[in-house]
Amino acid sequence: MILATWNINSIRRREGLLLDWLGDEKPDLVALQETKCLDEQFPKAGIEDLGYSVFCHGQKGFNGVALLSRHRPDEVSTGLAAWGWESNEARFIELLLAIPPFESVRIACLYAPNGNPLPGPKFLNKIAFMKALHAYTHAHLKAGENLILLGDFNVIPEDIDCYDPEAWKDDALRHPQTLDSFFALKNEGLVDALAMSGLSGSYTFWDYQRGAWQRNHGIRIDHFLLSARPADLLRQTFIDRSMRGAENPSDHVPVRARFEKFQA
DNA sequence: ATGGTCGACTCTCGA
Repeated sequence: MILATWNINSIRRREGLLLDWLGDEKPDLVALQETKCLDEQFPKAGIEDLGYSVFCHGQKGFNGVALLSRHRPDEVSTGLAAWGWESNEARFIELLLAIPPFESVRIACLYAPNGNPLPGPKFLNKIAFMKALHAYTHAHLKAGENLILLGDFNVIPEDIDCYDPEAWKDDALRHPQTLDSFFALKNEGLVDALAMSGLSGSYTFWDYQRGAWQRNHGIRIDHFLLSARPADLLRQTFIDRSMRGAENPSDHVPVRARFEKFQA
């Protein structure tokens, strides 16, 4: 089983790149963020032709998340309103899969608010989103579920996860309250799969500005958080840096994880 | 000393 997450920065602008990548890598499930379109504008046909079911939750122009799955889910739902984050922003979609050895595994795709500028309503929205994600995680883990959180958390977990910690120290992605919310979530019992695989300090995002890619001025903000049983089956993680060098790239690259004994 | 980029949409904001 191969799972992936990719902040694609407009699905319509990046459709060709996504289709080529899906054809090459054939992941079982992909979590996409910043699709930036209404559901009726989402280019589903080419993705479906490659064998995926497409579940999208978008809005006009901004945000937007989607899950692409080769396996038919039992349930799909959107938003975190039930967990205290009431918002019109399209930032959360999840599904349940029944794939051995799991009777059920819950896989969520999230796009956390950036939170800048700080302080202000955007930062409060970021913290409120993280609190709701924490409540959601707490409840599902307490119920004994298998849980995988995929997405753009807009959190730089450690100093090593950014090129210049000094430049980021007052940013919402490194603010102490942001870090508290991320580690409180993780300490519910989730494993940071990239960190566990020795990929702390490997970046997943490089800004379009200031030659950030050419200078390798990146940050690690796209994460895989796994509950205990999926973490036991994790075999390999990979940050596909080559995609940042593609023609018309997203500013984020895809992150993949391979699991063993986790087959439909 | 400092500018440099994209994407969606409108004449500007969000990242």
